[in-house]
Amino acid sequence: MSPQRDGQSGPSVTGRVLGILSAFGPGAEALSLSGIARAAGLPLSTAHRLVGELAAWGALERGEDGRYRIGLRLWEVGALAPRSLGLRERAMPYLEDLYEATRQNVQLAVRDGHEVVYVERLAHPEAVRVFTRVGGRMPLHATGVGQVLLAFAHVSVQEEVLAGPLSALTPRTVTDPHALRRTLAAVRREGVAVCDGLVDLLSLSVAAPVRGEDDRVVAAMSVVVPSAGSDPRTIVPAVRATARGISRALGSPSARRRPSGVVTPLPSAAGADAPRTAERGA
Amino acid sequence: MSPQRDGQSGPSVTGRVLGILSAFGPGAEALSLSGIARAAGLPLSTAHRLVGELAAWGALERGEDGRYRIGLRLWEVGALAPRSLGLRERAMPYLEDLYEATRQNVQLAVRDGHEVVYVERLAHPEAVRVFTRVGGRMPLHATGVGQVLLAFAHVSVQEEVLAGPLSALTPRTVTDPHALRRTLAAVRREGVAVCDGLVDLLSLSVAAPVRGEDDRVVAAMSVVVPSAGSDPRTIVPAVRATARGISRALGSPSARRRPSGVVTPLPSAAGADAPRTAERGA
DNA sequence: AATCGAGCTTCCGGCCACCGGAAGGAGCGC
DNA sequence: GCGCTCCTTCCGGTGGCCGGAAGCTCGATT
Repeated sequence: MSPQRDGQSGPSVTGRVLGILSAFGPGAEALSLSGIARAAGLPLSTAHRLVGELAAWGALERGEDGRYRIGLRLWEVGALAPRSLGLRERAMPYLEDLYEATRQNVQLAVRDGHEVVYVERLAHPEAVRVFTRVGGRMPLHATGVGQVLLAFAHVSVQEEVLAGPLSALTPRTVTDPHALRRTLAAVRREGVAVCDGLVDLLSLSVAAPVRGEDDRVVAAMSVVVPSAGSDPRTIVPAVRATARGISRALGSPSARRRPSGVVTPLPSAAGADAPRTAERGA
Repeated sequence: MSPQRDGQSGPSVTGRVLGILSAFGPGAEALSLSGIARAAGLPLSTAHRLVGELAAWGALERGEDGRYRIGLRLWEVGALAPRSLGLRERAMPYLEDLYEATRQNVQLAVRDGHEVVYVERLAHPEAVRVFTRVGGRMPLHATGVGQVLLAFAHVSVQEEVLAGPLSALTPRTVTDPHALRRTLAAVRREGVAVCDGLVDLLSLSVAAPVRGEDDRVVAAMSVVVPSAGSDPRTIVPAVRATARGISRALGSPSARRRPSGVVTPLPSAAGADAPRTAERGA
C-alpha cells in the first residue's frame, strides 16, 4: 500500500517529480540540485531537467544561494486542500478566542493514516515550547490530538495502531496496547483527552474532537500548557466549548443547539471580553 | 475571469502534471476526472493515468463523491515554502495582537510577479467582508498591501506595472499611471499606504511594509476596516508598530532598536522617486 | 424494461520524448 | 596549479508514455 516514502516512487516521470518534492521536508527546506538528486535517487542530469521545469512553473524557487526551495505557486495550490483551508478558515475565529484567553499554544490537527498532521497552530512566543509545527506529523498515540483522532477513528484504524509498535517519546508515553485501549475509551466517554507529558515532560495538553457536517470527527484541537502549575480542570471546559463552536461552524448537527446554559466563560479571561466563543449561530 | 488556466504547460509529462494541478483553483476546489482532463487539455485516458499516480502519492485525494481535491500531502509540502511558513510563523503573534485590538481583518501578503498573494488572514466573522482569501491573488496597484509591495519593489517591476493596463475594481481604483506614481512616492515617504475604496467601496485598508534580514521589503501587512466611521489616523500607528515588530522578528537591522522617538531613519525618502530597493541583484 | 448518455476504467501497439553518460564550465580550498 | 564539488549542456538509443477503442457503472429518459 505504501509506495515507499523514498524518492523511489517508481520509474514513471510523475513518480520522479513527486520524488523530488518528497526530498523537501522539515529540516530540509532548501536543497541544492545535487542534494535533490541524491535524496530522490535520480541522476544529476535528470534531476536538473525536471527541477528546471518545476522551477519554471513556480513549484520550486531558486534562491540567491543557488539552492531550491518550495515555491509560492505550489503553496498556493496546496492551500486549496479542503482539510486545510476550508477547515482552517472556519476554525480560526474560535481558535483565536481560545488563544487570546490562554496565551499559550492552540493547535488544530487532522488524521492522515496512522499519523496526526498539524494544520494550524497559534503559539505565543513566551509559551511552552512545543515541538510540533504547521505541516508537521506525529504518531497518533503519543499526542493529545492524536489520541482524540484515534479514539473516534474507524475501529480498523484503531486496531492497526494498537497492533503496531507504539514508540515512546518520553517515559510517560503510553506504549502498552491495553492501557492505550483504556485511554481511548476514556477519551470517547469524556469527549476530551488530557495528556500530561506525552510528547514532552514539561507540557500538558487538553484536546477535544471537532465534528463535521455528518457528525463524524474530522479534526481535533488542543491547548498545550506548562505541566507545572496548570490545572487541567480550568482548561477542559474552554477546550470543549471551542471544539463545539468549531463543530457548529462546520455544520455538525449535534452541536446545533447551544449547550443549555453550561457555556462556561473561560476562567482565565473572565473579565472584559468574555469569549463569544459559544455565540454566533450561522 | 480565468486567464487561461493554461494546461498547455507543454508536451512534457512534468508539464502535464503541473497542468493538472493548475486545473484546481479558487472556485474549483473539487473536480471530476473529466473536469480535470478538460481543464488541463488532456485526453481522458492520459488524465486518468496521471491523476491516479498523483492520488496514490497523496497529492490529490478522491472524495466519496468521486471527485478529486488537493491532498493533504501536497499541502504539507507546500507549507514548506519559506515565504509562507517561515514568514507566517514569526508574524503570527504580532498579527494576533493587532487582530485582537481591532477585531477586524488583518492580512499578510507577499509579491509574486505583478500580483499580490495573500499568505495569512485573520478575519472576524462580523468584520467587513473582504474578497481576498488565503492563497488568493490580486493586482498590485489595486490593494493596500499591493501598493506597498509595489512601492518598495525593484524599479523595473514598477515600470512594468505602470506600463501595463491598470484594471479598475471600483470607480476609486487608481488607474492613471501618473497618479499611481505619485501614490507610490507617498507610500515610500510615509512608510504606509492608506487606501479607501480601492477594492470595495465599503472598506478601507491601511498597509505597511515588512522587512527581512537584509532590510529588503519581503512582505506587507494591512488592516481592513469599514470605510464609514473609521479614522485612519487611529489605525496607522498600530499598523506601523505591528509591521515593525514583524520586521524585527525577521531580523531586519533597521527595526533593531526600539522606536525611540522618531520612526525610521531609513534613507528611503532620499531621491524623490528613487526607491532604495536593492532587490535581487541577479 | 430497454435505451441512452456521461463518466470512469482498462488495455495495448507504435512512436517519440525521456534518459543519463559524458564533456565542459564555474567556483573554491589547498 | 591541482583537485574537488557543483552545475549546465548535448545527443543517440530505447523504454515509458500516449491515446484510440472497447467495456463498465451509474442514473435518467422513453
